[in-house]
Amino acid sequence: MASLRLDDQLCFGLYSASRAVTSLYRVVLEDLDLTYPQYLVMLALWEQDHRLVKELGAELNLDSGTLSPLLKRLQTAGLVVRNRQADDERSVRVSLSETGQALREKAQGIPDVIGAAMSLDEAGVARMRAELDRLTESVNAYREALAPA
Amino acid sequence: MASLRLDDQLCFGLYSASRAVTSLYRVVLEDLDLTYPQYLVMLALWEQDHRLVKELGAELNLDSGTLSPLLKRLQTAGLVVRNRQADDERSVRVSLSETGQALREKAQGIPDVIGAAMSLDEAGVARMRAELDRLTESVNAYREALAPA
DNA sequence: CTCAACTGAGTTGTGCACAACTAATTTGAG
DNA sequence: CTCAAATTAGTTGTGCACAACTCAGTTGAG
Repeated sequence: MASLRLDDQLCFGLYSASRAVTSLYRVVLEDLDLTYPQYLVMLALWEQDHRLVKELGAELNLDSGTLSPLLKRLQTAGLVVRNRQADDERSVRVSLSETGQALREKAQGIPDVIGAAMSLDEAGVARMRAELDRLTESVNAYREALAPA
Repeated sequence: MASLRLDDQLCFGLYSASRAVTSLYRVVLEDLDLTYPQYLVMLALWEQDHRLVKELGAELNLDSGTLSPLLKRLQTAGLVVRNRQADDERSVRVSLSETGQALREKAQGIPDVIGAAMSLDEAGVARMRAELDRLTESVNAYREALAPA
């Protein structure tokens, strides 16, 4: 029987670590005028441009309730444009503007800054990443079983 | 030079894992009518009752901007009461109501459910918790250096 | 003793995260 | 061919998380 002590709980460690990292990103991203979730969307688009909202949602595990207003803000900031698909009027394709593409240069150094802050070597990052991915999958499977979508 | 690829980044793994766990808590806490941050406050109070808002904030790393409305909701739900300190009128002490104390019984099983969902043994939990704590400390120290509070 | 600086809680405003919903469009079973 | 079901974005409402602020109360340098 696990205890109810805050210190014992992995979830609180996860919650704290996630907030700490986000708060570091806040400082680092100030220069680019991006929030962390906005940065994630830009990363996805820098990797592959011209994506459907649905595809971005699948990659980042975010629904339209989160993405729609976020993308609207990115468009207002002049970083992306949105176009309804001609062949399927339900879909919206998100593309980088020139400003959005150019911003990639300013972002080049960010991963190294974050890496340095974590003081983990490449192997440590890979191992932790693998453990977190396993954890995420396991927890999501359990939740699906408890409360089917 | 680290890449800008989303898949490579530990931070995204952390972000995903944290959201997965929170979403499991959402299901598990439905019964208690608590959100995850509210549950954290209740955990802190079950461990030690009659705490100042300032103390809760220090333990959970939350400021009054987050805690004040959260505590107001817990009070509205009848789980806690708030009293200005007589000896220092700036401070507010948060105490469990009888309902709030009783709720602890309903929460007893939660850590085991979460533990099961993570499919980690006790040693695995302890190790990961230690790594996350180290990561949090390292990242926070780095951020402090970049942007002094 | 005084008052400027500090402290603790609360408020306001912004942006996620997510549930629940709407609206428009597409698809496919019959 | 038709229309009910499914799909895709978007909207609305709630609750964090946090910056920036207010305000009352306390403290301590001079």
